Amino acid sequence: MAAKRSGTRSKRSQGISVSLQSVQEPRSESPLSRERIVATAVELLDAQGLDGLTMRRLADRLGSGVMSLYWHVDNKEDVFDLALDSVLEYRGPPQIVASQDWRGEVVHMLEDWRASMLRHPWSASLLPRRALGPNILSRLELLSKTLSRAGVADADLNVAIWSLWNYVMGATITRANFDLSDDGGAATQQRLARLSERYPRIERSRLLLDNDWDGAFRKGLGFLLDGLAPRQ
Amino acid sequence: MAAKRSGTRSKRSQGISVSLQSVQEPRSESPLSRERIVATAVELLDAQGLDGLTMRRLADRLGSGVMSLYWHVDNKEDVFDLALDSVLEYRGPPQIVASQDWRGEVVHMLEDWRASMLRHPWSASLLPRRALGPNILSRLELLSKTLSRAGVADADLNVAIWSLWNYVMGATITRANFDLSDDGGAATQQRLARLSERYPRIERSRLLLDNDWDGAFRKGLGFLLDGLAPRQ
DNA sequence: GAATGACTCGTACGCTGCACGAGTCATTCG
DNA sequence: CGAATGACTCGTGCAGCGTACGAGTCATTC
Repeated sequence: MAAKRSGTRSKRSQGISVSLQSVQEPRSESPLSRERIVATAVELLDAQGLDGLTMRRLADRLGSGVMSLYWHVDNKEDVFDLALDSVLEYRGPPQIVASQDWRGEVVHMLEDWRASMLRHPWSASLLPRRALGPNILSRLELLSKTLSRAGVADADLNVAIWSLWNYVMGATITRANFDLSDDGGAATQQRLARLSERYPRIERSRLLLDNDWDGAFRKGLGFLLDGLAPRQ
Repeated sequence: MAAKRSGTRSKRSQGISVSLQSVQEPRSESPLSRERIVATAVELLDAQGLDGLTMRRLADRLGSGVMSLYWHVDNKEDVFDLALDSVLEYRGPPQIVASQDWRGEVVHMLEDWRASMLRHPWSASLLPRRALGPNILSRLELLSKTLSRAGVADADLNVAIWSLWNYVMGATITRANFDLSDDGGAATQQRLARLSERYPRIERSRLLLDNDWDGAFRKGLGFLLDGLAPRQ
């Protein structure tokens, strides 16, 4: 039988490709590439959600055959991983933030993180079940550095990072899914009305109706930071 | 054409069924019922995970035909909703906890919540994207009551509840998925080794290796509660 | 001019959720 | 008593999915 290429990683060469990219670029469309596939996957995910991404649709958008994708990519999971990572880059805090203001830096980074995920709501559901990509790890590294500078004890550092991770993930996943499952409000309102009898406090406090998500995120984050590094 | 039953809710009668359940119960097996379907779905989900639940497998386990399920249940989503809710019941704090100890009550309830979800790891991924069932709402209602009693200001109550929700959801989802994606450790170890150069602090603090999850959950929860209702 | 490697793609397989319509059987009604 | 009704079961069939496999194309290198 013919020699079959195999191996658990992608087949495409990772080495230096010095080919001078001959002139006829727009043959029918630009050629397939891992980058183009990932970018299109993100488009598709944004437009259609997690279930909306199928290899067939992806190939259609790229103007290629379905199986061509598998040259550049191991499998569908790989596409998810790459799309997720491509969306989580962090460019660092703005200059405006004073470098002594650790609290401002943490808040900025976590709000940016949350915002990135909400811009691509599928990413929030994806992150916990996929391996940690380089961009998330960079964020955690930075977080660790900043908290340490803020005076969090070494023994508490892991717990502090996990707590913030948990808070951000929970908040973002919840928010993203409220958006998704919102059918326009009519059915939701009706459901809530029936709740008021059984769950008076939830109803009274309008827990499920108050939708200042950004404010609540920031305020709750403030409470958590208070607990982690009490203001003296 | 024949009159076709329809409607967005399930077809099976919800009303009082006074039929005396004639004696021949063990015909071949017990008859199909919504309860039996849900219980078996939970079994299947526990054993095979989210992707492991298919209507065909479910029907097989129940000794029935696939389409018979659809008499009792609207569609597959419905099965997920019912299974999720059936798993999240809360029986209240033990008597041991003094009734003045609001902190103990909150911690108990949230730890129980997390434990329930970890006993059925698929539930954690499911909860944020499904509608809120009665059992979760009960928990929130109770939480609201307890926090209020603890002295959390009315204006902060919503934020407090959401913060705790976020923390629990994030912690549980993360934990559940670490379990799932753990391939035995070999590959993970290798991956981590390569990280130590690029992310020295993460490596040094053994952030990804320390696996005292329960302790970290409790300790981080303590920090958050400190922020929400400072001990005087 | 043959060989190689990068890349594309059509076909096919086994799996999925579920629409539809044809059944079975106990209970109720005229 | 016979017919009708409603509760329930189930087989067939369809469209869509991920992807294995093998056959192709084409530029570059020996």
